This record gives sequence, C-alpha cells and structure tokens, in this order.
Amino acid sequence: MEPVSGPNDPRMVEVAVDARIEGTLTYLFPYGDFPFLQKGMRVVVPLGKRKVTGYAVGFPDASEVPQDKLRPVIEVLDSTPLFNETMLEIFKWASSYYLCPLAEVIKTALPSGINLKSKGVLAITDKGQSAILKPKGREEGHKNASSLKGDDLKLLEYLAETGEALPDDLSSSLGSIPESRVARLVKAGYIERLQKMGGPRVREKTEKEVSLAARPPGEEMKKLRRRAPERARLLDYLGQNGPTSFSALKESFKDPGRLIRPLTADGTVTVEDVPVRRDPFSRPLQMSPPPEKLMPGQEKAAGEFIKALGRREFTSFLLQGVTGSGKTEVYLRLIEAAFKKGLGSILLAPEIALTPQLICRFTQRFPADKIAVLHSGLGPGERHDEWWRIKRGEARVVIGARSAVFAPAADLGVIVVDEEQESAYKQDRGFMYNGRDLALMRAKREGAVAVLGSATPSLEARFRSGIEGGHKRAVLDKRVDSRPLPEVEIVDMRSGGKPAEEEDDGDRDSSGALDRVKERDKLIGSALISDRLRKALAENLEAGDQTILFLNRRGVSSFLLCLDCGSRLVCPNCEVSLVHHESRSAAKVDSFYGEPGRDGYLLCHYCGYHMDVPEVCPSCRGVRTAALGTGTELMEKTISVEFPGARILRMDSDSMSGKESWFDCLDRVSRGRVDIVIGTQMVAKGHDFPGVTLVGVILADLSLNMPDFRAAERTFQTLTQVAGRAGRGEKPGRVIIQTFQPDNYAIVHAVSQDYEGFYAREMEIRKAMLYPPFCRLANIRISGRSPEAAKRAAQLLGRAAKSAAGLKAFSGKTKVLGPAPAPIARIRGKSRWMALVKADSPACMGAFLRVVLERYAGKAPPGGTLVEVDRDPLSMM
DNA sequence: AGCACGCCGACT
DNA sequence: GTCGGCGTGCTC
Repeated sequence: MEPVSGPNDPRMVEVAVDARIEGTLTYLFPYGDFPFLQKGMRVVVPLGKRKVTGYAVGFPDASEVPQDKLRPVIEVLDSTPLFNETMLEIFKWASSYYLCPLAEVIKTALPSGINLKSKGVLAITDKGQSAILKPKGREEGHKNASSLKGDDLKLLEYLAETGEALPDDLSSSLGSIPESRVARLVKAGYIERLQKMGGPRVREKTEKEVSLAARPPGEEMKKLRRRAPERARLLDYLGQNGPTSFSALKESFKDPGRLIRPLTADGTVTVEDVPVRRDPFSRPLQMSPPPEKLMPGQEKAAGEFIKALGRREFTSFLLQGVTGSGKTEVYLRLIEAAFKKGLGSILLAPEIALTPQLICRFTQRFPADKIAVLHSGLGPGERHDEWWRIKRGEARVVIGARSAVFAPAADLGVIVVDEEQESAYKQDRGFMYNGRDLALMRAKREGAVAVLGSATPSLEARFRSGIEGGHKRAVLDKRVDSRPLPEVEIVDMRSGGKPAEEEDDGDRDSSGALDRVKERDKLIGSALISDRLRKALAENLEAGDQTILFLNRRGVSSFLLCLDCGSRLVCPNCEVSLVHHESRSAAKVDSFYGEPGRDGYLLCHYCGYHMDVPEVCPSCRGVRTAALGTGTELMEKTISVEFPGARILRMDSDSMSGKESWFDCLDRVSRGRVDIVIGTQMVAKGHDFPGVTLVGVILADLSLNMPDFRAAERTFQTLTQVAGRAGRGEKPGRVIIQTFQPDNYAIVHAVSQDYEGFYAREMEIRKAMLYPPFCRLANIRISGRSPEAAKRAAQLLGRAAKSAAGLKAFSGKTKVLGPAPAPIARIRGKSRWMALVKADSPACMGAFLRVVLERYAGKAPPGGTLVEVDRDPLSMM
C-alpha cells in the first residue's frame, strides 16, 4: 500500500482513468506535494484537454511510455483510501473476467456520485463581448458580419449574461444547438471552452445539536427557575439527556430557538452541526418476535456454517430450503455469530426482496447503528452515508442488493446470497457482473463463509454442490410451522379453458380488422380463465379471501403454439422456442393473440435457423396455430367485467412507479383493501400476504416458451415461488395453474414441488444440448443505429469468432452459435445482433474472447457499431 | 468527452 | 490545388 518513497525512485503512479480506456495509464506525481498518496485513492489527472477522475492502483517503477510523455497528477481527492488491497485484487479480477475497464469496475463498486468529471463549459471571449456591443461590425468589412447571424448573437448574449454555461443548458434555453455551431464560434474566437471540475458532490447531512457547555452554579439556576422557567427546564433537560438534536428538542419545548439564543450568548450551551445518518427506512415496522427454537434442519445448517466460520477459511454452502422453511433465520444465526466475533457480514438479496420486513428482522437482532442498508431506492446522500458508516467500521452488518457485494466491510466473515438463482444479481449493461459470483470470489479472497440460499437453486449452484471442491449442501425440507404446502392443481387449457371453440368462427384469416381483433380479445380474455379458476375465484370472493392472479408476462416476443395439442415450435439445433415474426410489420396490434400465423416466419435467435410458419402443426397435423404474445390490461378488464364487485389491483412494472407506490400497494393488500391482485413477476417474490388463499397462474406457458434455454428452469422456479404465496396465514392455500402444456416436466415437477426431479430431468437436457453447467457461455452483443452496419459488424464478428475457434488452442473446446438477430431485434432505434459462445472452461472462454475481440478490432466496419461481451449471461434478450 | 488526423466532395 | 466536411481513434 505504501508508495515508493526513496529519493531516487521515479515516483510514478498507475491510474485507472474514468474514460473509455482499456487498461491503466501512468502518471507522475510530485512526491513532495502528495507524500500521502496511496493505492485506493482518487486522483484528478489530465487526459488530453480534460481533467478526469482516476483511481491510484499501483506504483510502478518503470513505464513503457517514455518518461517525457508522462504528465503529472493534478490533485489527490482523498486522505484515506476508498478500497484496500483485497478489494483492488477483486476489481482487477472482475475487470479481466468481464472484459470491462478497471475504472468502470471501481466506479460501480463505489457509491454513485463520488466521481468528479471535468465539464466543457462555454464562455464568451473578449472578442465576443465586443461583437455584441457593436453589432454594426459589418462596416469593418470582415467576415464576422456573415458569421454572426441572429441566432449566434442570441447565444453570445446569453453567455454574456450567464457568464458561462454547459452546452446542455444552452440547448434547453435556446433550443438545440448543434456541436458544429459551437465549434464554428470557438474557431472564430467569439467563445471558448473551459474545463471546470464538477460533479454531484454529496455532502453529509448535518443537524444542529445542542449541548450543555457549562452548568450554571446552583444560585444562577434558582434565579433562572424563577425568571425564566422554560430556559431552566431546557438546561435540566440537557443535563439529564446529554447533547440533544434541535429537532428532538422541538418535541419537548415550544420554541427551543428562542430559549437557546440567549444561552449560547453567555456560553452556557453550545450549538454544533453534527453529521447525522439519513435513515433509509423511516417507515414504522410491525415487529414479530424471533423464534425461540430452531427446527432440527435449521439447527444443523446453522451449526455447520458457524463451525466453518470458526475456521476462518473460505467455505461455500448451498442452503436449499423449501418456501417457508426458515432460511432467513439460519442466515441471522450465522451473521450473529460473525458479529460476536467482531467480523463483518454482507447479506445480498434481490432488490425487490429488500423490504422493510426483511430489514426489520435484522434490527430486532442487531443494534440499528451496526446495520447498513444499500439498495437502489436510496438517494445519493443516503447511499453515501451508509457506505461511509461501513467504511469507518461503524456498521458491520450490511444488507443490500447486487452492488452491496462491494461494500467496504472490514474483516469480512460472512457473505450470504439469498435467492441466489435470481437474475436480479446480474447487471445487464456496462460492467455486466453477477453479484452472486463475485460474492463467491470475494469470500474466497477474504477467507469468509459464503452461503447461497434458495428454494429452487440455479442449476449451476446445485451442480456445484454435488462436485468435488464445490459447495457444501444443507437442506431444509420442513416448513417452520409444519404448515402443509398448498394444494396445487393443473388446468389443461386445451380442454378446460376452451379458448379455441369460441375463437373458431372463421375469423382466422389474416384480413381481420382492428375491431375484429378487439372483439376476439374479449372472448379470449374470458377464455383465458378456465371454469375451474372462475369457480374458485367466485368462492374465494364469497368467503372474503384474497386472490392473486399471476400473469407471467416476461418478455416481448411471441411464439407459435398449437391450440389443439399445445405443442410449440422449437429450434432443431438449439432447443429454444422459435420466435414468430410478422412479415408485414404494419399488422402490429396490442393483442393477446397476434394474428394467427399463416404469414410471417419463425426465427431462432440463438443460431439464426428460420422457417416459414407451417400450414399445420408438425406434431398433431392440426390447423389451429396461434402466435402468443403479450397483454396485461386485458386481464384486468376481463376480471372487472366478470366480477363487477371485486376490488382489483394491478401490479406490474408499468403500473408501478417509484418505491412509494409499490409499498402502498403492498400495504393495501396486507390491510385487506384488495380482493384480487393481478400481477407479473412482482407479486411472485417473497411477500407475506396472510390473507391470500388462492393463487391462479393464468398461463404458465408464457414463460415456458421464452426463447431461452433457461425457460424451463425459470418456469419451474416461478411456479414454485408463486405457489408459495398461497396459504401463508391460517387458512390453507390453493394454487391453480392453467397451461396448454400440462405434461411439460417443468410444470409437472412444480406441481409436485419436486426440485430434485426437475433438476435431474433438466440436467439431462443441458448435457445433451451442451448448455451450462456443462459449458461456459458468453453472449457477444452487437448493436448499431444502422441496421446494415449492425448486420455487417455481426458478420465480421462472426467471421473473427469462427476463425478463432479454428485455432489449435480452441478447437474442440469452443463453439460459436450465430451471429443471429437478437430476440428483440430493434430497441430504441438500434439494431441488435448476438453471437453465443460456448467454451469448456472459464480460462478457455477468457482467452477465446480476447482473441475474437482482437481479430475483430482490426476490421470493425464503419458506422459506429457497438460490441459488448456479456459473460455468463442470464438473459439473452 | 474533445481534439487531431485523415479521407472525400465543392470551391478558388 | 485547397478548404472544410465528418468519421475514427487516442488520450499517460
């Protein structure tokens, strides 16, 4: 950590610069000015004409770049390092593994808002000033008459008035200003660009704190009590309670300001600004007492974890426990043990599960000031406070989402990753890390105990718990209060739902007009509720119980389904659903069913295989096929028509905005103000709704048919999870799963709540098709504004990849699928392609990707296309 | 993000 | 032949 400090040392510092630069740059630093510079501190360095923030990551004693090209550090921003050597190693590892610039990794790991950036502000020059003062410059005969048009004059006047301005501010005041115009004015010498450091500096929140400086002698007090009783009472109060915040005083005194002012004048009391913690969870929480006794399974698991903690050696566990088996209690015991040893702990949970209820369970066990919470709902100030409380060692128990894996906890003893299979742990842009995987990596480097918890572990985690050197496995197979798992039944929509009958009146020719589609939506809306579910819903309403209707609306693409036999069309090469595309894009209507596909084509988004929409279903020769897509409001409408009295709440990412609304909804449900909740993924994730006794899954197929090799795994996980929502209170729960594919193994095993059965079956398929955990994956994503350029780039990249795969080092160990258009082929005006790489080991994958990118870099086509690598992708969309 | 460098079309 | 457009690639 110490910089080289000998008198003859070259005094160079290696800086990870916050710019789109691979690798690090070397700078000089005048040792006399910055003798305290250490690794882990932020520095301001010159980069071209700009000043940027960088992170000191090393002190090399030689540089490949000639000494005279090195420029000196301008400023050191910290007096104490923001990360230690261990974290730096993790950052470097992550940078190399995820092929992401080191500075971007570090920026992600540190609380947002910590970076300063130099901004190019525009200011008017003297020449510009005089040009506005005497606009009759024409008679000078110079060209400035022609270049100073009315618009330019306005711009100069604006700058003269404001002093300086960001280009964005100019645009918002004067309308969009093209860069070329600014450049022209700069060149003509009317305005100049200045570099100004600035950034969202987060300051500590402070509060006025009043403390007693000198207690007046008894006589004084007596006098005071008579002359100014309130003032005396305040002094007594401060004497008793010690230093008190101004806001707290307001509760006991009417106008503390008036009382305090004279007291500060004579020095009896002092008022100070002290930093206070912004409380991220100020909402009142209802407490439920912690269980006194653990179940035998919990006891055994907790014992094993704590024993491993005692060894202070990296050990990883998979805690596999059915819904309601009390995993959280096991985490708490382990973290308690670490806390008692003075070790730090981190609990990662998916963003959506970081509820007040979860935090509350921790505040019951640990002093509130020892806990820090990190999640995206925090403002920059709150996040900053929490981060520093951890950094300073005040908080030793960290609860947070994905990025909390980087929390600066010292002496880390425990990292828990709850619901380890969740895709929320994967960041899907920029630094595309997986919080779970980095948690394991960090635990390894810190000699900590890692616990991955899940009711339905990812195949990767489950697989690694069965191999030499993998995770140790602990199983909780009993629910805490011996409550039975809810009764799950399947409704076969091919007969029970009868969607086809009503729809079979000849409107299947693709000439159907808009109103006809709407008409059919209505029919389909009600057809999507089977008689069985309708009856159960009515009964539940009658009984005054709550119902959740779960519409698995993940994804945008539609797939082709046979309405007779329920089979779907999959790619013969990749075993993922073929995605239906309209040949005429004008036919796009927001309909649950798209136009039945006689036209259009089917495309595999992994390998590019495509075919025309078949006339008949390949498995049953039936003629009734439909492209199944999206639509949620439809469900709400249908239900409100069929059950006019019911109080309905729709919960999905569209109808939710901000955390308030989300909390409010949860609140309304738990208070019994809602009869039927219609929702997407959101309602499936761990919330206790004791009043819910019926859960209906509208169409389990929707997630089953995603063009993703993990579709079955996701479906199994979601159905298991959503089934766990029913019957959490005293009444038993009931789950109705509607599907066109009642025989699909994911659904069958979810119904019988048989994880191991599902695991065995899915592993066979993964092995046969060579998917994780039997290989490593990387998704190379290509995107660009011009469809042609993107396609061209994809082809060139494909060629680079294929040629690299032919190298001796990689042949037989790597396989390239595609390139093919991404499942969402166009998004926000960008065309997207992807190529999927399989490799037999992480090391091979890393080496291969580097070679591919290097080969491609030589011949990247024009047109500004972007190539990104998503390593260990969870979503291929 | 900004600036230099280099390659093509419109002008002197 | 030169000016100047913008598309591409470095920046220690």
